[in-house]
Amino acid sequence: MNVTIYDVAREANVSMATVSRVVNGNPNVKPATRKKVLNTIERLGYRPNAVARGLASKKTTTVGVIIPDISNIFFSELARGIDDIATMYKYNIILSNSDQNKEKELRLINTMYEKQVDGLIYMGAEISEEHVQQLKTSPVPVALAATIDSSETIPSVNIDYEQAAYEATSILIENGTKHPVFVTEETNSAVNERKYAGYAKALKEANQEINEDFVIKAGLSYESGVEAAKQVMELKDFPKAIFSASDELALGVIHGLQDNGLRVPEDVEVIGFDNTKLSTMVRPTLSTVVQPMYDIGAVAMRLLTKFMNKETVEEQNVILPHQIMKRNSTK
Amino acid sequence: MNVTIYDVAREANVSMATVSRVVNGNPNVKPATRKKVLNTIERLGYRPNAVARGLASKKTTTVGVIIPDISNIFFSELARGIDDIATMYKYNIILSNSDQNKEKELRLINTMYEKQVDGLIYMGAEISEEHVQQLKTSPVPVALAATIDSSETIPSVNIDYEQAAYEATSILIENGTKHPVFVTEETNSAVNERKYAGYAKALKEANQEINEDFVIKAGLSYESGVEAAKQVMELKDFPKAIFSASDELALGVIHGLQDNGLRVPEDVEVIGFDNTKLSTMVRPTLSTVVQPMYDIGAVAMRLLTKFMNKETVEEQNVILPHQIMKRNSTK
DNA sequence: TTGAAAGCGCTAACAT
DNA sequence: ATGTTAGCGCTTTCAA
Repeated sequence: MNVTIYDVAREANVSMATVSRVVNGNPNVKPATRKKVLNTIERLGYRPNAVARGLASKKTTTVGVIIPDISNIFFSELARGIDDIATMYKYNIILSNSDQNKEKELRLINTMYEKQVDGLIYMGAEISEEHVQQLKTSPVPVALAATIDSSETIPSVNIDYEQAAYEATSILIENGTKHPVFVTEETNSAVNERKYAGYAKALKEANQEINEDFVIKAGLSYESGVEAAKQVMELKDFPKAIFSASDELALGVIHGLQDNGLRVPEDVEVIGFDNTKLSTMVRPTLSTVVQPMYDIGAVAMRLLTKFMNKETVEEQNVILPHQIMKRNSTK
Repeated sequence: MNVTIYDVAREANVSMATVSRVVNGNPNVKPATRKKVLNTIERLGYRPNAVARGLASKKTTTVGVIIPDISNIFFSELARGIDDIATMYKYNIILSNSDQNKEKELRLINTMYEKQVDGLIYMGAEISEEHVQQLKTSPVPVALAATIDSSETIPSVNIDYEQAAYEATSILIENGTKHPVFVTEETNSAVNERKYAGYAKALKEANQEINEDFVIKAGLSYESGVEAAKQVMELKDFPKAIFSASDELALGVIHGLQDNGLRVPEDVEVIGFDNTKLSTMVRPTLSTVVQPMYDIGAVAMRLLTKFMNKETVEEQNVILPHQIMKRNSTK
């Protein structure tokens, strides 16, 4: 049997309430009593039971985090931002991988509710009607991180993907390629749509009619980037510039190109998206769109704390600034 | 107010005990009753409260995971293995970053106990006496993943670091470098000691007296690898082969070398450690020691489930096989 | 097969 | 400043 608050109360000759007050830092305790209680807590090795506290107080100081894949460098960076701010506000995180599998996502959300998390941070590609439904009827606050719900009805933190993609594509065009290739993830997400929209916008502005052959759907991984490079090379009259929807894909593209004797950026320019650690860990270093993953996670968590504290929030859909980082994969 | 088991019982005209039985899949319920209960659960939208269940049953189906840094590609891979097996056994994970900060680690362990986790997976570099003490007096089972406690008193999952380092170094020696350089992380961990021991063993076997100038202490990051490369180049009469204690460091070393006009592996051979995703995402691809991070996490979690189920475990300190993957950074 | 009832360890009024 | 007490929502004997 473990030491309970009741044991401490008995040993210290006070009531449970007083022990509770001491443990929770309630100022309404005479210093002498506090000391006495603290001593017997120490002596008995008492450790508060957070589960019992959670049941009684209806607060678990725990937030759920649903993430596509923690082993993905993009998401793990987000997770770090989330956990750091959570820690700062005395919350712990229950982390679960969804693999962007709809059933699993829905199940996970429900599990989080069962576990009585005080709030939920959700990351995922496709936000279906069912997702929105389950998230909107949540018993606790929810915030989306680096994921867009087109209904704009759930609080979220993102960057302006369209504008970012537009800028990245424009740079390529300014550098002399009329119609760059766009290598994108095949996932059917709102984020991807916006990146595409930005790409298309840049082309339109340059009076280029969009050629869908130049839009290459790839997987999420480095390997699919390598594959994509091959496809690009088979394009007749293929362009000398490629905009990739992620850094990992961009690296695959670059290496696929290099492995076939092409030089980057001399023969082909490549620009990525995200600015993961990877982008400086390769040669040539990768020019890319800076998406502040850590900050997105941190801000999403901060936003969530505001909701959990019932503070008023001015803007539910936060857009963080992005920028373009020119390194050596572009001229 | 939320729907409770009591509400369901009342609406279904059964006792709470029966509802509980249905929810928990207890077979001692007449099919008709079960159906009736299931219907009203559906109708009322009842969702079991895991916190109340945890208090009553003394099981939370949650395990704590203390990890140095989830944004590190090595640890995030471990975490993925942990979560996958946890999910398989119906556990959730409370994940916390320790930054290998001793105070934080100790505090985190305590927090996990307070949260009444059913078990704990711990990762960290230095396992001090205090760590061992706190972990050994744990109210729940503990397993170490990719971390060594020299007292060998806590269950753990690792590879044979010494043997692995020995093999890696030997390859370099066989390739013609009498006394390779060892670039290691300065962290004072048992794992590092064993890598060093393996390196030293290989040298000794080649009748090389160890030259401590050739053992370079670096940080954990890619950047410190780049720095290390500079130091290596300043070594008079510097060797043509480098064994690096991690892949990330190895990449830094390679690029540091390349940025100074040296070719890998023609001028200098480099072998890494871990076989993170990074190792195939660079050119030249990295030769390295394969450490099965995902499996270490998965096996550690599996081991933990055995302890949590009070199954007997034959071997508490699991050593997983490693291998050497020769790619293009060595000859 | 089902129900009654006693906790699990704590918080939060409410009293004093 | 401190104590009393009624829950929080569920599981788990023990009986029937």
